[in-house]
Amino acid sequence: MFKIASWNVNSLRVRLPHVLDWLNTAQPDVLALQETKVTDEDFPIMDFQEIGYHAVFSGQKTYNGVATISKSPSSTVSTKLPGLDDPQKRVLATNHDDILVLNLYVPNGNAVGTEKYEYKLDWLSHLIDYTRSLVTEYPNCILLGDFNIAPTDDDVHDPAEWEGKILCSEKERAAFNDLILTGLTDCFRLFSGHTVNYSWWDYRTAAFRRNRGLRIDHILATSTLSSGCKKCWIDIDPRRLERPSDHTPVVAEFT
DNA sequence: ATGGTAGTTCAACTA
Repeated sequence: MFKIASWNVNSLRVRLPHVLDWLNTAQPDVLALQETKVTDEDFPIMDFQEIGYHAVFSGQKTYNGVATISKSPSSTVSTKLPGLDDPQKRVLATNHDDILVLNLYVPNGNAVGTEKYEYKLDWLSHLIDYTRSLVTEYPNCILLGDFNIAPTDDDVHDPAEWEGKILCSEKERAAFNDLILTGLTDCFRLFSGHTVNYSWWDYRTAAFRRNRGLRIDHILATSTLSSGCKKCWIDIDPRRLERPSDHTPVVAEFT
């Protein structure tokens, strides 16, 4: 059994106690973190080592930053998208036995039509090209992270309110679909009857209390892996804690 | 149509 999870923690410094508690309880083999907002020299390696986990990371000050925590030591394959010269730390590819794990913090995009939106679409285009080569080289691939895209209206609390807006626009959804078409499966949608359907609730407007959420954090796997996916769910518990991240973990188990 | 909260950093940016 291989258990993997993704969690945008919105500052690892602030959320470290939540993350350590969650690791101790959930005991995943791999946890992909996004928005660590910590430089590599300041990364709290020891806190993870003390509870039996290794860590690799690609971080920066103030914004972005990704880290992949794992029970077995892993090696970094890449920290960038080929062909994209980008100072923003949003990508971390690592090897875990025979599985290539690509931890992603996709740009938010701010609003449709803005410069940040164009950056997001360009970033996604480079991700799709990179994924096409990865799935060729590695039969067992898992892409996971904060994709900042709700793939369909089923992933949105109020589709009418969000229609055409950032995280839900046609071009973002088309890019997500193109990514899937490289040979990936959205593991969450292998199963029906989920009790928790969203992975992110805006801090503003009391969105969590009213369950006004979106499913924008995903675990995507190549067919050799997804055919052995036994469970995939969103763990709402960390979102209920004091001073939570605005995201909560998405988890998958494979045979 | 605007602003609401949170994190980093200390005025303003990102989300």
